[in-house]
Amino acid sequence: MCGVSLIPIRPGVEPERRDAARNRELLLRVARELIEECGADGLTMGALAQRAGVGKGTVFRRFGSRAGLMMSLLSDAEAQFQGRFMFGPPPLGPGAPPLERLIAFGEARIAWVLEFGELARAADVSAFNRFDVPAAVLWHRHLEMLLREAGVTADPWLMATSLSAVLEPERILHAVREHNIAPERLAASWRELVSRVVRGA
Amino acid sequence: MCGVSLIPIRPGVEPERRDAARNRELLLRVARELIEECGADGLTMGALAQRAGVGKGTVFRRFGSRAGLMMSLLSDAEAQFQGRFMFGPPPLGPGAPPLERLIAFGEARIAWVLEFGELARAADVSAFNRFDVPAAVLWHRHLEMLLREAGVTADPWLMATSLSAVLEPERILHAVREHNIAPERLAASWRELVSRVVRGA
DNA sequence: GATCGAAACGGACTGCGGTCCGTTTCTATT
DNA sequence: AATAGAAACGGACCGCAGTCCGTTTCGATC
Repeated sequence: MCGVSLIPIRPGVEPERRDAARNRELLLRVARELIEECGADGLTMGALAQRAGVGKGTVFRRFGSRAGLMMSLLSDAEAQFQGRFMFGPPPLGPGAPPLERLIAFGEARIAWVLEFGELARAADVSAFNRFDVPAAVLWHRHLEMLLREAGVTADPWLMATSLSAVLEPERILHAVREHNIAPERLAASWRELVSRVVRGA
Repeated sequence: MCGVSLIPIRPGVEPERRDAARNRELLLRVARELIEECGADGLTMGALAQRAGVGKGTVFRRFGSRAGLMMSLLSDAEAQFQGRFMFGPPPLGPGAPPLERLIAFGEARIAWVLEFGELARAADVSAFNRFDVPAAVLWHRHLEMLLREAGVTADPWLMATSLSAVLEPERILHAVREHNIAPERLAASWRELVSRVVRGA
């Protein structure tokens, strides 16, 4: 009567019809299978729909686009990464000096890209707004905050943008795969870079 | 008889049949018109073929792909830019101290992106090998050389990679268009960044 | 359990980049 | 001028991402 549901709904979480929820799980499961078999680049939305036994429209209604599907597949890995640098143990998490946290962030991100980068690339493709997805905004803010804490006063926002650019999956994967750059070498270069940026402050 | 042509052919320049050359010019002209009208993103290969009165196959044989077409359209602007930083007057060209040349390079590139960036983005899209196109390789080498000259001994190759990442059209355009960052602010941040990288050496 | 509006469904359809291959056009040679 | 073979041509064709809309399913209400 008063219009308040007995079961409180968490704000921002729209209830999903049961069949919709079932299909979401099904599609994510099948998508993972398909990627296992053909790689992220080999996954097509049509094949996913067919293999899952649903229509293509269903796939697109759930995830909006191919990139959206890839993001959904990544969300676990992403949430975990976010948890580590926001709440985890130092030096990645809070508690260590900012320069050390910056270094740890880059190192962790490089390792993350090597593990999930193919998916991340597939999620990025195109999209002029790929820098405005929540995860990217979060990393950017994190870097900006650390730079400020480290005493970098010269436009920390843009400096964080530049550092983000350095950690893009596309470039990292290219360096590793096409130029045989060892991950440790990437990490060393990142350490060098942020050290100089911060020390110059 | 001896198999040597009377008219010497410059090495690396394959002779092009007259009709092919005519079509190349025609297509480039029509492509520029179309971009004028619809923007680079609005240009489709089919529309280009139709408007030029040739088959789609012809367009693709000439340019290989949409990205290839965009690169051809850019080649003038690119060649001019290359000429400036390789042979032009200092501080962009040779003759100035390396740090000043690095700064000038970034500033010039930012200005270039603001002018030709939309085209450059269209030429970049997709392509895992976009970092290996001749122009990108050249910029990378140039940056690496300047870093070495400036006394940066810590992995100049990767450092040049990082600096290249900072100057990518996609990010620069995004900052300017979506976040209203003034070009001078971008330039100032670049100056700050390379100064710190070099001074830390 | 019957009803009804909202939401999800499915798959034909569109538009695009890119390929293929039979046909036409060029040019070097005689 | 005739010829031959190489190169360019054209447009039907393919696979894919993404859309549209008539049909089906869900679940809240009575």
